[in-house]
Amino acid sequence: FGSSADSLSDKQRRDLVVAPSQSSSSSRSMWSTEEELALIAGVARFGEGEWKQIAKCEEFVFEPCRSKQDLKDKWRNLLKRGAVLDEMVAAAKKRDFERAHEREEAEAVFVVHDEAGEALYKETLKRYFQNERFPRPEEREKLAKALNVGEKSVRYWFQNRRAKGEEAAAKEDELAAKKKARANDPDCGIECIVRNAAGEVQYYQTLCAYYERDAFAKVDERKMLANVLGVDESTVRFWFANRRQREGKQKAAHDGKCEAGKRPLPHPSEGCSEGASWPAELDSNLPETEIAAVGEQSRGVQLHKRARVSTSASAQMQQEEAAGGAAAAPPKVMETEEVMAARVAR
DNA sequence: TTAGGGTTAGGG
DNA sequence: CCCTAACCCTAA
Repeated sequence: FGSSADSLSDKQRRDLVVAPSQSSSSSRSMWSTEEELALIAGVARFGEGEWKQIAKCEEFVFEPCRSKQDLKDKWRNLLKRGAVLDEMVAAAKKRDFERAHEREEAEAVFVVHDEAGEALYKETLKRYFQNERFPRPEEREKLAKALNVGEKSVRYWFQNRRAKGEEAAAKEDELAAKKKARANDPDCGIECIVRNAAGEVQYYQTLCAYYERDAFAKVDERKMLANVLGVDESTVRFWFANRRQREGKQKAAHDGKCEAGKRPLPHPSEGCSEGASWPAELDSNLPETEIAAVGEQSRGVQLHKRARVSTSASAQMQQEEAAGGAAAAPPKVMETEEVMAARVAR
C-alpha cells in the first residue's frame, strides 16, 4: 500500500493534503502524498497512537526530518480534515492481511494428510521430492516440524532418496500409487457385488464378478469380499485359488500350455470342461469353507519359507505374490507341502 | 512515549 | 489578515 498512490480515487486524492509544490528552501517540510499513505498504512498496521513503531518500521518511508511526534501531529491534521481515512485504513488493513496470508501460504510446506488428519511422512516427503531434490536446511526444518520428526530424519530421507536410482524410485512410486488407489477406492468391491431381486448378496456371482476384474485379489480385497459375503478371508482366498486352477486347466486344455509360463501346472485329475457346468457345484460355500479350513493349517508358514527360499531371478515376484496374495496360484488346494517344496526347489 | 494544548510559518 | 499544516511544549 505504502508507496503506490495510483490506487486512489479522485476523492481520496483531494482529501489528502496537496503535495508541496513550493520551494524546498521552506523551513517547513510539507507532507507528500506518499508519506501520508505510508502513515495511513502504518496506522492500519500498528494502530493509532503507535507512532514510535510506525516511525521505526522501515516498510513505511517518511522524510528523514519526521519525528514520531510529527507523525502524530500529521495524523491529527488528517483527522481534522475529515478525509475518508476509515476506508483507507480498512483497505490498507485488508491488503496487509492478504499479503501476510499469501506469504504464509508461499512459505508453508505442503503436508499430505490421511483421512484422520494425521500427517503422512513418506507421502509428504515424496511430494516435496518431486519438486525439489535438495531442500535447504530451513526447508528441512519446516518439513521435520510439520511431520513431527527430527530434522535428521528428513535429511537422511532425502539423501537416501537421491541415492536411489531414478527408475527404481519411479517404479516404487507407481506401485505405491496403484496400491493406494486400490485401497482407497470404496467402490472397488462394491460395484462387483451382485445381488438378487431381494437385495441379497449373491455369493458365487459376486466372486465371479470380482474374478473377472482381477483373478489375483490381494489380501485387503479378499478381506473386503469376505466381509461382504459373510465368510472368512481364507474362504475367499481358496475360492480364487481354485478358480484360477480351473481356468488354468481350461486354458491348458485349450492351447495346451500354461498361461504365461508362470501359472501352476494344470492338474489333470479333476475335470471341468465348461463354465456353465461348475457354478452349481461351487455356488454353495460349504465345501469350500471346509477345504479352506484344511488348507489353512500350515499355509502361512509354508509361504514364508517359500518366499525366503526363492533365490531365482523371479524371487522378487514370488515374494510379492506371497506377501500380497497368499493365493499365489497354487496348483491345487489340497497340494501337499512336499509338492510345493519341490516346485520351489525347481 | 503519547495526548493534547499551544505556537508559528506561509499560502491564499 | 485569516487559516491551517507543521512544529513545539508538557503533563501524565
